[in-house]
Amino acid sequence: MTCEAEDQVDSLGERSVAEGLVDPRSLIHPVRAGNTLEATFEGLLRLIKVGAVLPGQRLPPERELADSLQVSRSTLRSVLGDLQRHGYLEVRRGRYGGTFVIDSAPEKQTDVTVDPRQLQDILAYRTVVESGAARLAAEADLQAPQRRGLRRALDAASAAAPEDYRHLDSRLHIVIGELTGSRRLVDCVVESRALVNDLLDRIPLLASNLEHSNHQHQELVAAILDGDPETAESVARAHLDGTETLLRSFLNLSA
Amino acid sequence: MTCEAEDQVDSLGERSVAEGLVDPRSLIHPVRAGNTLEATFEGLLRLIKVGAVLPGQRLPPERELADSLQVSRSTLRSVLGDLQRHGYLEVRRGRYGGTFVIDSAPEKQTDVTVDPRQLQDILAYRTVVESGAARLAAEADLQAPQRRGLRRALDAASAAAPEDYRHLDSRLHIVIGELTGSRRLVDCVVESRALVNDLLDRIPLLASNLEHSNHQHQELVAAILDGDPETAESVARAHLDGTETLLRSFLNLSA
DNA sequence: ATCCAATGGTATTTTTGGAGACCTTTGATG
DNA sequence: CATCAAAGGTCTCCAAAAATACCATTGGAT
Repeated sequence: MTCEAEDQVDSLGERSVAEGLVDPRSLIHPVRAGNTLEATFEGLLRLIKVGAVLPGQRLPPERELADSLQVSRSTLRSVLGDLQRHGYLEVRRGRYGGTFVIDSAPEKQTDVTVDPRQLQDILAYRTVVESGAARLAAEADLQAPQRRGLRRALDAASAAAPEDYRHLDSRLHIVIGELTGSRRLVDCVVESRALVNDLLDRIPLLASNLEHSNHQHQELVAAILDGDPETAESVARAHLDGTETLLRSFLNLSA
Repeated sequence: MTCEAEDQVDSLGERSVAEGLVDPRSLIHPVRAGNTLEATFEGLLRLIKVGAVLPGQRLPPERELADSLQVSRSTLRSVLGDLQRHGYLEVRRGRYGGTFVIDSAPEKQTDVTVDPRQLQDILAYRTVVESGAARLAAEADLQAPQRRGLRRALDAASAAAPEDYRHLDSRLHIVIGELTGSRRLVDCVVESRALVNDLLDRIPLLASNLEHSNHQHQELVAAILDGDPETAESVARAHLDGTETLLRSFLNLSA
């Protein structure tokens, strides 16, 4: 207990970059989240939560899905079983059978307790990812099919019944992400939406917010179609700030 | 071959959300990249490439590292062996031994061929993540230690010898990411830097760019310390555009 | 010179996951 | 009403990864 051994100077002795030398530990984190079973479960659940597969819709056949997820069919089946037991999926055998997403979401979390750090993590992530995506989408020069897709997603969200709103809202934002041409960014949007939807499930859905939200969607899509990045970004930011304030107030936390 | 079976109407028959029904296949992708060995290899290599562990610095002891990465020690050791064989690491036994990052980076890719879609993916991702992080960092109200850390990172990058530049540049941007308080965002910055550094390794390093880059860093950090999000974001964007143009011209691609 | 604690090295067992073959159910079609 | 193709269900075998215990090396401290 004599030697403190804190400042492990790089003992190779050569080209020493003396300052900084921050402990790398803070940047080291798990390469894989949980085991394959868990990761697959989360992955599929995320797709459902985000509306990538809507209630009533069928998932691809097991073999194909296993292949897409790069997971063995055994593993996938075990996960599908779990999701079924949790009430997310319904499975029907025979030709024209398959795995279907169930209509009613089984869960409504009522934990209004959220770790403030985690809340900050999620909200910061989302702001960056989604407002950035909106801007880039407006910078891209869009072809006719993309423009159509965007308009359709907007119309779907506008026309949505309250119980479908969250899914179709998420889909709209995912479509916007796709316009950037960055697969990575799309994944971020999906992840961000899944996280935020989880939080939103814990607070009431207000009709007035919904209306306001729809209005902002109109503006956002217009800015993207007009190729106006500045407006797109600022509208997106305003849109996100709305939810952020809402979440922070209901989950009673400050900055 | 009579039934086309394309529009798989949601056969549950209830609450049918008729329109959209986009095939979820485009959003389904592997839950895990490769096997554990590969993922661990990539993860550690990323930390090295990005300067999270600088040449000469020691990695945490195997047991601790395995624990942090959530990987068994056997797997980790196999990966460390590979990295050693590839010339990234040096291992010394005994007390005060450990695993050290080797001084000279072993590789310089000379493939100037990059898939344009991939280039677009990476650059879009990076622009969003890093300019967004810069903005949020400027919005945050920073405490003294954070301000000091930021200044130190800036000074380190400014003073860096050309061969250390890439690492210290990356570290600066990672520190900026950390100011946002979003772990997820930090991870994105790390990933983005690792990807871009790979690309930069394929093109020459110009002294004039380096100088210009340093000047932009000064402005960026000043904006963040001043709490000026707009400036921070636009300086960051300009900074990134510089590299983007450079990369596109050397890797001779449009879009 | 000896000790000893921190670190890497090795070997063994158990658990998890992947590959592939084969069985069962179902309903549209002829 | 028989057929058959497309889907889920089961089983078996093997490889990958995790867990655990124990061995070997090293250099500073006494």
